[in-house]
Amino acid sequence: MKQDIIYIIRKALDSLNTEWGIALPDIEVEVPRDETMGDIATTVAMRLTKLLKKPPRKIAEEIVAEIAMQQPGYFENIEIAGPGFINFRFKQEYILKGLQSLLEEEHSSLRSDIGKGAKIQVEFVSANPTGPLHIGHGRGAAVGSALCNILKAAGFDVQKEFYINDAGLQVKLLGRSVYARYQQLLGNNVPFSEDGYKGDYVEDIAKDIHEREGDKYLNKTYEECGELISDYAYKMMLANISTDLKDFGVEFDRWQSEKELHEQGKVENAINTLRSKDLIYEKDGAVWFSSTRFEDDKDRVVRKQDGEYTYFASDICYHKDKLDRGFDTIVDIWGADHHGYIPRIRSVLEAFDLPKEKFRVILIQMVSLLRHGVPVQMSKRAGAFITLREVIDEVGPDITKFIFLTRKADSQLEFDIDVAKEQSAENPVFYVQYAFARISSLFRQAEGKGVQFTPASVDLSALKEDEEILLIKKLLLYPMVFEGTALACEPHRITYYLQELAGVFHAYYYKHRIISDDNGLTLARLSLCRGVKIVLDEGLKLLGVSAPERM
RNA sequence: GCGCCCAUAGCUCAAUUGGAUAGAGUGUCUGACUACGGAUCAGAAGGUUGGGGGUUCAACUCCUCCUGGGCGCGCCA
Repeated sequence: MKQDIIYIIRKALDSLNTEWGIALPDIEVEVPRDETMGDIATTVAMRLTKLLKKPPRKIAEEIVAEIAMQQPGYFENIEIAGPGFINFRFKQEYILKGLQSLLEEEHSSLRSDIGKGAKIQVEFVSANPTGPLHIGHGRGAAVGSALCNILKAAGFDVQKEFYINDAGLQVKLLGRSVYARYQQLLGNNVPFSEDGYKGDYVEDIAKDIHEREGDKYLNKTYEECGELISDYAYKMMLANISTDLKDFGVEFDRWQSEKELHEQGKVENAINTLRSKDLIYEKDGAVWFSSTRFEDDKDRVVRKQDGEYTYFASDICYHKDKLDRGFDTIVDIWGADHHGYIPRIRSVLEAFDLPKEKFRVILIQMVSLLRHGVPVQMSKRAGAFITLREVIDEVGPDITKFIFLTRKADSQLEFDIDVAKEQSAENPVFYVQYAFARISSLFRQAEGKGVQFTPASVDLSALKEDEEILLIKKLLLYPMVFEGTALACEPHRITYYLQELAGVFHAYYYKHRIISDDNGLTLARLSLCRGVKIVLDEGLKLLGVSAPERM
């Protein structure tokens, strides 16, 4: 639909431009806010005012006259409105043709090839393996996973990756905490460090170790067995994280260990590469990266006085590694509290010659959790937090994901567990799923009555009601919404669209009877329902939410 | 102190990346099938988009200042 319009306008402009002789701007089309204005509109006349030094309405007139001359035959009418909008209204045949091709090509007509097979890597969640995932990670997982589905459907070659921070102090701290609990378990009162992890899960790990290995570490100091315990503990946490994600419906293509990067000498290697570009220097006994040569406000230490690499050094290496693996676009999804980190990573990627626009950070804002309308205080260290696991078990993955995806990633979100749990109209998920289930039920009903339905061969011209035309137009809008979603990396747009589509469908269903004695009409209406079902299915799949035949 | 993000209907959030009369859900009020799933539908009320100034054909959107909130600012990760 969009392509047709742009093509027609382009043709008209090209023809007019033999007279104008200017550099034509991009043609932008949009759906008017108010349905009575038309089906699709362009603002191109207004964009030309400056270049042509003519009033926009006058330019619009010229364009419309030119289009009329070319007689594309798609339009019921074309109008100039407001300051210079050109509004197009489609003929019914054109709209029915759109529905027809949706029914014939089904899901493939809803995908796109704007990605052209470009290799894109999306890194998300990447939680420290020092504790279970909390609800904030869940939001990142939902957004990241949906985004990847969307990018795939848009023709990108996508890889989903989880980066494991298994090299640093935090893992040691986890080990120390588990060690202390293990000793306490066996009656040996080892003091628990102030900054240790205090959650119950730490005790669980200690118990688990005791079950498997017995009293083996009882008389050992932390120095003697700390590494073994740390190792065991974080691996257990990692398995736990992986299971939680799987049960949430999120899977990764690849898990990258930070420790491994060190062991393979890649960290040192990456720093050396920077050094060869003259971006590394020594000062005060430490080694620095000149990130201020790019857009950072201070240079950053990559190797400390004590000779250890910093976390940032691993991250330099990790991002270089991504590039070495041949990705031409890199998307990092981080918690919003890491936003201060953007300039330095941007600097790193620029240092490795990645063009600015090929690196993208999506920040996931905080989730404030409510129970009975009261905020729940979260603190990972203190062990007081609601885990993703609890939410999955209590609320369910579909609802949780959908709620996470009804907000822009970058804005804070309130998540009330009790409201989410209610299987009521409060829950927009059900509204969409219900539309799907309702249509499924219609087909069961029709089958029961012996209706023979083969979607591709139905005469659609019986679809004449206002609600029917409106519904088809909504369906045909999907590709535009989808493309915008992929380009902006904003999954929530799909969520909104699905709610609107479900709304238009429910209204239609309520007003008109689908299955009747008129066989031709029944078939046409079932075809329309089939179209709605396909689009709902596609959209829900992208979000990672199930589309149930019955509820 | 410096930097980044947010402020939209009573509440939770959108607004096609600068477009037309700022929209949904929820809550409040009023209504709707002896038919295909009432987890539904129709309608009403609800706004100086935190405030001032600026940029232009056009500003919720961009610039600037102010107010109020969140988060960063380590040779931690």
